[in-house]
Amino acid sequence: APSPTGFLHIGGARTALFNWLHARHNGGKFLLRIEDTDRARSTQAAVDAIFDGLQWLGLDWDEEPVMQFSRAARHAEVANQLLAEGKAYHCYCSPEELDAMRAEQRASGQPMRYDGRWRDRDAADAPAGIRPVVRLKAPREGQTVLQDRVQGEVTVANEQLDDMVLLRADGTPTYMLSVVVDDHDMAVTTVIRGDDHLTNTFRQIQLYRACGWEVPEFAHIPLIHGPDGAKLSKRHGALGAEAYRDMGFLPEALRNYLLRLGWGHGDDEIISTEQAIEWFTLEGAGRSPSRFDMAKLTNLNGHYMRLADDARLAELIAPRIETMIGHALSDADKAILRTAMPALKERAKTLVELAESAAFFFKPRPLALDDKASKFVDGDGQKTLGDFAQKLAAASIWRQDVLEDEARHFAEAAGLKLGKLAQPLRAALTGSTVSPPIFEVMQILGRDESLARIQDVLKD
RNA sequence: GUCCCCGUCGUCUAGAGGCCUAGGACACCGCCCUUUCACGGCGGCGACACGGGUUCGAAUCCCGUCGGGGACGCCA
Repeated sequence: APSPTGFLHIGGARTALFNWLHARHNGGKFLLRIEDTDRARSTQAAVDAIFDGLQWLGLDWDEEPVMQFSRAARHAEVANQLLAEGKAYHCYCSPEELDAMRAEQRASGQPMRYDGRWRDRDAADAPAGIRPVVRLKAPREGQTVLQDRVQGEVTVANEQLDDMVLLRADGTPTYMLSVVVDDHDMAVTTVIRGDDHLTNTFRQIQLYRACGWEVPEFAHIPLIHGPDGAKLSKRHGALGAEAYRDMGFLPEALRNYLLRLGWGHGDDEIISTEQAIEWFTLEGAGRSPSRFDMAKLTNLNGHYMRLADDARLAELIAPRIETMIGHALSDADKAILRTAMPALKERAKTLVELAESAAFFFKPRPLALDDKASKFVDGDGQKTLGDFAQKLAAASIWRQDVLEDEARHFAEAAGLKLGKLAQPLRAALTGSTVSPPIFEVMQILGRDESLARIQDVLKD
């Protein structure tokens, strides 16, 4: 039940994942509801971002998503019923009056709560021309107990809970009313949500009781914090799911990472989604907040990239390469990309790195060499390269194993370690000192292109 | 301020009274493999917040302290 006041942030994504896993594990349904009762802040763009994010993560929902505001009339109906039964009442306090009350409470060290000043007043006292809100007449004595699936038994004294607003002065329902009515009407059995809702839950339980409805099971999972232990900010990871996609993460990697953040199954780290569905229970969830660690996500992503299908990876990075080189890749280019992928993907941890490491295949000659690479084609390297180029030109078969043999014999005859030849070659052919095995690169590049790239660095 | 929750290596966690001289993973540091970089292998560094209890025995149970977080809206 995300609210469309922003993108699907990482905490919301994890909450969705846990709900999804719980539903799939138990053969239940994963219901999606968009909590758009805050008309001023809800946007269609945010709704779309939520759908996109969930889809990208592979979290498919059952049944049509419910747009909460569309059910406002039903919510009001429940509030009016409560009013008729004397379980709710009109409160005529102005926002200013409430502000003053809270300021006073804060100043005198009192708990900040609505004091119930309209709870038992006669309707005849109602000031003219003021539209009242509707408040729940919550029990003032005793306590409310929650059996939380993650937090265990949590008890709060009812005197700690004030009479919450159900209907605003304009007649629209508040979140507190809407969630309870919708969860009941949608026959929700389990609510898994962030820990920040824990105190809301006690008020919601009071509302369930007032309505005479069965209370669903609740599981409040701890929040995700930034690396510094403080609340997740934009600087850290409070980004939308699409931001992680843009940073080059694979959905399966993010899923695995998010699952392990605050949930464990023994020492298992790499957990496939199928495995996760089989293993997931709420008992595995921790109770303390966890910090977002980009390094671990990145490591996991590297793992999943190595496992990923070559054609899929090629598809994913093609657009990135195209923006890098400024033109579209031809079908032949894409074939090269797929062929090189097994060697490429082992060396990158994100799609961004993967695209960067693959771009040299498609860059126009003469290749720009980076600083380190330039040093390898100077002096001795230049000479070695020139001599080897002659042998290469005469090579009868252009295949990586043959080329490697050629190179080894050449180096041996010249009394050089293979690296003395391989690094200048790498520099000339890739423009970098880091690349996939160089003879494989030569085979993929082909004879003409390889020789031409070598000539390019010999000219000066 | 009031209420609630939490507290094992830097991080994510395993641990449900003896299996713990606390295990795994990421990160970091060495070494090996090696045409570079990765991958992989081997090794290292590194934690039960603190103080009291309970018990033959506590990371595990209880209390307190400290620390962190959350909530206290006519936001969700």
